[in-house]
Amino acid sequence: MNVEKISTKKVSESVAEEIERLIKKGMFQEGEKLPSVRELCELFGVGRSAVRDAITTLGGKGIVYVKRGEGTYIREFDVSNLFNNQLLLPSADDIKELFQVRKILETGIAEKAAQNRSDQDLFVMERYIFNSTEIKWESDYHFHLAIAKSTHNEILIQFMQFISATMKKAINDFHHYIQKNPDKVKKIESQHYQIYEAIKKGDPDEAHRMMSNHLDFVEVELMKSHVLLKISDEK
Amino acid sequence: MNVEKISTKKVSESVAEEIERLIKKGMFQEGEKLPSVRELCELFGVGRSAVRDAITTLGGKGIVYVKRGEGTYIREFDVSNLFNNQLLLPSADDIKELFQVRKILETGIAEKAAQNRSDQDLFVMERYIFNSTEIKWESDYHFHLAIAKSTHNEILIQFMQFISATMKKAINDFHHYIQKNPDKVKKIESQHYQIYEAIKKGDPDEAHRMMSNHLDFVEVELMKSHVLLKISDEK
DNA sequence: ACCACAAACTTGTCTGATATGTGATGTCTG
DNA sequence: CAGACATCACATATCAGACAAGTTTGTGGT
Repeated sequence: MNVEKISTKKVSESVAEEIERLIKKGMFQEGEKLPSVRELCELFGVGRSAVRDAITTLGGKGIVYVKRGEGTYIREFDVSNLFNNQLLLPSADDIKELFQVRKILETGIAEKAAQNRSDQDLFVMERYIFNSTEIKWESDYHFHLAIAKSTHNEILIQFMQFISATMKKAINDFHHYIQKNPDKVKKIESQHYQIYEAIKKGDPDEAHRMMSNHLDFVEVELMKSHVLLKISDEK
Repeated sequence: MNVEKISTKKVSESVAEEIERLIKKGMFQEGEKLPSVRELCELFGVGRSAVRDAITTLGGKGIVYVKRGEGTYIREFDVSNLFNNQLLLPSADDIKELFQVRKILETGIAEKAAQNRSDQDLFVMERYIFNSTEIKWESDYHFHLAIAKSTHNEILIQFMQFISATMKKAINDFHHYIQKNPDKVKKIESQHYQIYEAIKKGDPDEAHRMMSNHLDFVEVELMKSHVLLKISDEK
């Protein structure tokens, strides 16, 4: 049969691809205005809806942004837009993989932090280590984020935030489990302090080692807490 | 003054946020069908265009997908959708930051690969080490990707591909520069072989060290090639 | 029981009308 | 002449109606 799949393709999709192609080819300059919707209609020979759909899709992808009453502009390269925030929960296997990535990345971050940290960076870390008023796992998150920030590498920071956000939704129960065991909380706090000390000393290798210890411990506890099992049951 | 910024907010954006909220709250099940556009119109009390715009935006973000004549479905968590492919070139500073991330990540990948590689994984690596027919930098890309694949961690693989894709567009000239210097090509090839040997031996520390050496060398050459300067001039 | 056709959904596209935000232009006033 | 202000042109945003096209479902005839 000569049933063409192409015929099922939406016009707006073709338009979106064509616009992407033109941007990639440099036909439209970065930060510059795209032709108006009606001009694009003539150019492609389609209705307004199709063009608007295409532009809306590109807007969702973060490739362009629309200013009402003004026009459509091409969004420039933006490190804060590198990662997709997915709404749904990752599976237990995904969490495991994600934690592997986190171990690799965050040990490296600790290393870099030990080299690049400023005194202000240390000050921020101290705030979240010794803070007892805030909820514990909020402090935990802020402490790890403070380390990432002292690398002064925006992409690393974004990536840490992304991983935290993705995991946070899934391992909320884990923190409750941990906080019922005061000895484990104490252990984590001491690990945090060791990491902090290594970064303060400016010793990359030790910072790496301490962070590795810490994350290994957390990983084991994470498994023990049966959180991952619960998630996979729900699926 | 009580001038409300909200008034400038687009209706379709509000609808999109509301749908996101409902998905996040679990009101709509993963993989299940959303109410039809006309139902959502009644539900939110807005026109079809607004709802359609909202759905199209969510489609662009990869949160839902639409089957014509059937309905709108919620896309499930997908590791291949974690990273945004941006069309525009990163700046010189972005490239530097990106390379830092790559060093952290890929040394960790080499470590993991040394632990988890199967014999098939080694076989694939060999193919791209000793392949002399293919274009050099294509082999280079495939070799590094093969290492990532032998971690058997899908997120790591996706991340490597993402970094490669983002950098490839910007450092195309770099490969031309390298290939005009046969001694440097030889050096890179020998570094590749050392990485391969370490992974074959199953020695994570040596794999880490060899990969680190390799990337340090590449980084220096990258700076020397003035590619980064050229990019920043263009901006 | 099975097959074919039709009906009843769905989304996709086009079109026209109206609302609203933005920028430029011209006009009026001090 | 300069600055405040009204106006106009043009952009997108939204709505509504009509029709096209795909999918599912049911129905009725064989």
